[in-house]
Amino acid sequence: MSPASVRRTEGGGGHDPIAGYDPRGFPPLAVTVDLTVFTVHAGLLKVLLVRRGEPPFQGDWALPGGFVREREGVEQAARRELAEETGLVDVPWHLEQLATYGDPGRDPRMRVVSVAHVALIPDLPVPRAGGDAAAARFWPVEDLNLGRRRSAHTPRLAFDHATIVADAVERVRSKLEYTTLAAAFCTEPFSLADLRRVYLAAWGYAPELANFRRKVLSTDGFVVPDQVSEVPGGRGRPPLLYRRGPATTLYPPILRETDAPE
Amino acid sequence: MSPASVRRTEGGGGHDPIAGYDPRGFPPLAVTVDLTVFTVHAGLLKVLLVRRGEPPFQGDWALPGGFVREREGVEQAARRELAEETGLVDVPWHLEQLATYGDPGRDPRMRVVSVAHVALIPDLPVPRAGGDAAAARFWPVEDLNLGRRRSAHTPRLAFDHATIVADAVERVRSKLEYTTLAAAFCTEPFSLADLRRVYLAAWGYAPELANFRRKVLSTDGFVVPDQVSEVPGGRGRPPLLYRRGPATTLYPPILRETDAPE
DNA sequence: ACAAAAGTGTTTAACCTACACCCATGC
DNA sequence: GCATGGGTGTAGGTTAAACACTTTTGT
Repeated sequence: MSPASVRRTEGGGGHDPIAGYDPRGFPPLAVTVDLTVFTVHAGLLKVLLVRRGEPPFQGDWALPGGFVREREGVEQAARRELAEETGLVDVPWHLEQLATYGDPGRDPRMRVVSVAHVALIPDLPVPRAGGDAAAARFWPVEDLNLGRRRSAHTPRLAFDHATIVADAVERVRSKLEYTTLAAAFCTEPFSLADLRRVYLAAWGYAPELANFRRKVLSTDGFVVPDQVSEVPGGRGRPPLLYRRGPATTLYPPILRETDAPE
Repeated sequence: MSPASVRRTEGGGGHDPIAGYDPRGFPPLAVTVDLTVFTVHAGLLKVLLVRRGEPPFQGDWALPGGFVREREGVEQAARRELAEETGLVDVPWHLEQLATYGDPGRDPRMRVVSVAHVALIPDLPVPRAGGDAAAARFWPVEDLNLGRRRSAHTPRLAFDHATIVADAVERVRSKLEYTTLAAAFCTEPFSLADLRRVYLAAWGYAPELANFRRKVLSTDGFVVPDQVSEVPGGRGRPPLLYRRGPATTLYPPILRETDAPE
């Protein structure tokens, strides 16, 4: 292909620094945000999926998401969708961009470029998930058989959402290694054992206990001690409680074992 | 705002799992790829910029990039643009997605969502940069005064490209820490001193020599020894030469000093 | 001989691993 | 008492940081 030729043709250009362009004549194209909302519940890492009511992929499970509106930024759209889908407002969730998926044909209806995000929320009672509780649920990641063959009870994922979820899961697992993001899964206040159980859920095994505590407590700003307004509920020794600290990175990281479990 | 309402209105939906949609009636919107092409030349980390010939931002410097075509994936578009802009074909460059920038108003002409990429190329004589050699050049990153106030001779960057370049520079600097990507900047074969000079250029200082060598040589697959077809050119001891190995990650990383220079 | 560039050795301190042990509570 | 869940101490091995030193070439 003749390089730099197409960009120079009339009607081309655009963001291109050389030519101007004509807003008409663009093929219909949509930009959406997709959300991979993770939580840890009952000892399992789970992701929010919505059951599709119409074709294509009717009956399959998909990531929540929606269009980026005309006068709205991409990040803004993701925050709005997250609030809409979970019903949670003013909740301390973590949100970050994952990657953009734009292969032609990923949506059979039209060209859709989707900016996928990762959100982490604590294990709260979610008031409403997607407006239609029956059609939305948190699926344990291990039940999705990502990367393995689908079996009888594995939900089918719409579009390229299996790829997106797989990328998102890997992002979450690796971010637990070198950031303090595990605390984003905990409802405050939390014990160090709670925090450690996040790693157990996400990785399939937990870091060695004594070393884990030392690591967390010696990392300035990972957690901060909470008032020990202790309700002695359990039947073991009552734990010390903490809240999320201002730190974000963790160095040296808490490394996973190389042969990643699950 | 009534949650989950807009997505359900007729004509809405789309990627939305609930409603179908009508391809007409989408506001004109373009998806582009922007490229931050880095190289190390004369001991400096440099990024490829193109001088704009027309408004908006006429005369300012911008990242090379262009439209994603109708039947083309985002990654594919980035590869095509990279080949077009640099004139390099079948060159072992590294290309990865950086992030997507989609704030409304980032391009005054229309809504443009841009998927930014980072490319790393060795210090090769670039046959043609953007087709118009006069309008394209590699700028030393330190001359862009990113994050600092512009001074007299600082080039002005178009659109939000200062943000994108800053993010890209940070990505490159941090990836040198925990990946073997430094080798992507070297022309093969290269010496360990060459490789170390990449760190010097990118970080403003170089890792301690002895530890650096041990690190690189003890990391399986970072570099592989090359035939010592040695042309004794220099005036010191001739170096052993290497080529890029198959490894991609580096653990433990070669950490930067926290008070990042420049 | 000397400078320049490349490459090596050695000591020290940090810190992660592993594993054994102690504390507080409910039954 | 004892089971259960929390929390602590300590010995040992690995390895990265720092710095001094040796080798090979050109002039």
